[in-house]
Parts: sequence; structure tokens; C-alpha cells
Amino acid sequence: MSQSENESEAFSQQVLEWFDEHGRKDLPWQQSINPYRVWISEVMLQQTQVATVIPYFENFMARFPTVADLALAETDDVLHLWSGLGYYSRARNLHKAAKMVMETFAGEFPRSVDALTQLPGIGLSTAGAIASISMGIRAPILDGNVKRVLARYRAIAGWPGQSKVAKQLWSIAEELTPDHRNADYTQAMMDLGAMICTRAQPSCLICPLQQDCLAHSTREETRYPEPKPKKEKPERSVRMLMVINEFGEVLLEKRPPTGIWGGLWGFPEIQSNEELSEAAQNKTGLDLDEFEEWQAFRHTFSHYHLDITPIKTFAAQTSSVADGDRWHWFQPDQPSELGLAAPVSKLLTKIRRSL
DNA sequence: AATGCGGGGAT
DNA sequence: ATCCCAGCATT
Repeated sequence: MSQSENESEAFSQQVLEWFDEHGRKDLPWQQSINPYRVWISEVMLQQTQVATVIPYFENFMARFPTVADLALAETDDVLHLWSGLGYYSRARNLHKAAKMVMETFAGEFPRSVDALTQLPGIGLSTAGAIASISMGIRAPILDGNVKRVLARYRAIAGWPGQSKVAKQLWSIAEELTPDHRNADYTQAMMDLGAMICTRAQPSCLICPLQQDCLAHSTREETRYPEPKPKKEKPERSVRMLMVINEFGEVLLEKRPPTGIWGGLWGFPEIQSNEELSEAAQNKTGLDLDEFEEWQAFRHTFSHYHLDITPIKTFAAQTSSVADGDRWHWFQPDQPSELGLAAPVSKLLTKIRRSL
């Protein structure tokens, strides 16, 4: 056995021992484990914290217990269960992939990392997690937790968003992955990152890797991984038109499938440089006057600030706008199951209270 | 190799 | 107020 094989064996041994004693075993997706449940959980957990995901996962599983159920669903229904979770391309890809699993793979998930990455929304790390956790296949992962653990363990300089750094980390992840207990090992590495090797105040004193951790040897744990370079977030602004009809319904418009809030329903938007009355009637084809401007608020994305000014207005003659692919009269009292962006949901709640 | 894509928890 | 999270797809 080579020296590196020795170190790798010692590493996984320490990690697995720690996992047996302290690892998480009661998360919802750790019950009744199968590829479908693991897949859904892994996708929900992309860039999203565990505590946020739990209720979404429970709702999703109650509504779509199997991949067959998901494949047969309406996209609006899937986006509805995703509303508030963000990164909505995940939900659209999930739906696409479910259909592919039914049609291309006869309802059985492919049993290899390569084949799994062919499904939309499944990259190398998610494929590794599904393969190892639900199939016991030896496959490394590299999510935020593992990046942090490995970057510290080997004191890897640089921001993991750089391909050079990511490549190093993948190499280390591959090297250290054992050839047994792969489901437990994958879960163990994520638990270690989430519970011990945390971002700000890692618990090095109780870490099973303390002896061999390069970052800890110089007490520079929090220097790794290096943070993403800061960049100024641009500010944009938009007016959201809240048109109420004589039945107290609110007009929603389906957003284009790509871009921000892709495929979700939102209020018709009026750009800040447009003349309000003209643009509003132009866009909706409705006869509108008396606009009530509500207090603007800021919604911040990962890459820009959006200042939203809600504009409430009333439409008497609404027959020219009928429910269809693009427009929908939303009933605040009996909400239909549509995908709604977080600020839109927030405003609909305020409208409901104001009626 | 860099950028677009959400929303909220942690600090 | 800032950082960043069980990342992937596109450019």
C-alpha cells in the first residue's frame, strides 16, 4: 500500500468513525432512502441551507411521492411547490429530468455518475451525491461543505470559484474517497463541514481531522477557502402594476421561461423611464386610471439590487383580458397553485389584507 | 473562465 | 449590512 493510499485510508477511517458517533441520521431525506428522494433533496440543497429546505422537501414529497408523479405534473404545479426557494431553473430542470427518467430510462434512475450528469440540473457533485448516498457507488462530491473541509485540510489557497482551485479540490476529493461505506462517507463529509468545520468559528478542538489539518497547524483555519472577490451590486428599479378587477381579482402575467423568476407568474412590470398611465394601458390593454403608489422596497438578488415600486390600480372593463397562457386573474381568497416569486407573494398578501 | 440565477440563515 | 449556502447551465 502506497503512502498516499495509507493517508487516504486513515482519513476516511477518522471521518467515518466520527460520523458513526456524531453524524446526522434523522434528516427527512435520510428516511426511506431511494434515488428519487435523494435527487430531490440534493437539488433543493443546491445553494440552499438545510433548515430552509426541510419544509419544502416535505411538501414536495407529499405532492409528488415518486418520479412518475413528478413527470405527470403541470409545470405550474411544480413551480408552486418551489415558490420562495429561489433558483427556479432547478424546478424546471427537475420536471424535465423526471420526464426523461420515465421516457428514456423506463422509470429507473441511471446507475452511474456519467449517466446521471446527462439529466438537466444534475452536475458532477449532485451526481456524486445521488450515486453514493442512494446507490452506494464510490463517487466524490464537492459541495460547499466539502470545499471548506478540504481547502482547510490541505491549506489550498485561492477562491474555489476559480477553475484552477476547483480542480485541485476535486483531485483531493477523489484521492480521499474510500472504496467502501460510500453513502456514509459522503454524508459524513457534509456533516463535518456543516457541524464542525463551519465558516466562521470551526470547532477544531473536537474535529477528527485536527491532527492532520494543515490550516489548523498554523491556526489559520478561517483563511480557507478564500472568499469570492467582492463586486459592487448594480441597482435597478421597476414598477409592479397591481390591477384589481370588480371581483377583487389581481392580474398576473407569466414571465418568460429564462431570466429572473423564469416561468413564474408576476405583476405586469412598468419600467421606471416609461410614462405610467400610457405604459400600463399599453401593456395590459385595459382602461386604467387613478394609480395608487405604494411604498417602494428593495429586493436583493445575488448579483443586483432591485427597487420595487408597487402601483395599485382598478380596472372596470376587464373582458379584454382573459385567463390563458400569458394572463391570469388571481383570486387572493382562493389562490391557485402557481409559481410566485417571493416579493410577488408578499405583495399579494398585502393586497388580500387591503381588500 | 466568468457570469446569471433567489432567498434567507448566520454573523 | 454582509457573506454565502448539499451548484448548474450558459456564455
